[in-house]
Amino acid sequence: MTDQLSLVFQALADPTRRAMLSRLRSGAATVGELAEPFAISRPAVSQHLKVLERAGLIERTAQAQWRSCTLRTEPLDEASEWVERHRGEWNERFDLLDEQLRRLKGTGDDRA
Amino acid sequence: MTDQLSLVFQALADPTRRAMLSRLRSGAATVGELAEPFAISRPAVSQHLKVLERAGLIERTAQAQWRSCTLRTEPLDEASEWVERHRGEWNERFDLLDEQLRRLKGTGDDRA
DNA sequence: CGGTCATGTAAGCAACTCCTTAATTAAGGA
DNA sequence: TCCTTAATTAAGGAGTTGCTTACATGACCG
Repeated sequence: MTDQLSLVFQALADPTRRAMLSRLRSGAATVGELAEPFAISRPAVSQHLKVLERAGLIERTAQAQWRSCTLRTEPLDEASEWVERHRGEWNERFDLLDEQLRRLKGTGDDRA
Repeated sequence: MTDQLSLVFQALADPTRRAMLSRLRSGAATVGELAEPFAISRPAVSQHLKVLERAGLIERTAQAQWRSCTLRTEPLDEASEWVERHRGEWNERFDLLDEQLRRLKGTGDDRA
């Protein structure tokens, strides 16, 4: 599970972490602010943040004794691409076109 | 981690399982067919399929001694919704509108 | 300097993941 | 009936996750 996409999906697989990301959509927050809604210890929060950071979904900047966390949405692009490519009729058609384009270009990439 | 969305993201967090779902896009397959590209034992494959089934991403139907697996994309809709809501400028604006609509309706749901 | 606030690290634990090999179930064919 | 094929269940092991409490670090403040 070293690839980035797996790290992102795994980070999203926990409701606490998803709630933290949702909170961060309304702006940067300190660890304490992120911890506040949850009945878990601070170290547990630190560990969740480590998972999010490893997935590239947050960035932490230290200022004095406060660590500010900000959302990074770029990793979600790859996740979105995967999900969209695998659902629904519309995307199947889109993907067939995509495959044909790739075949024209001669790349054998099958994008699992 | 009992909620459906977490089960889906967790199912997607493994490259082998994602590859299996990709394979299923081109039609139903037996367990043996799904196992073929991977250097893992059959029981390991069965266990991956159990995870996918628990997340609602595949359906298994027995015919004779062959179990046919088919893709179910519905669970990906919820996953897609979450990811899209959390990425990019476009979606932020869309979501602000969404929030205002909800506020008008008087529901307090914050959709973590 | 000493205290306190915000956070991180260390260590430990129960539960889960992902894999294995061995045994089991169940269908079909000689 | 016996053998093969397809798949699952059972049992176990190494590694990971998600939490805990206890301790450490590091900045500001009297």
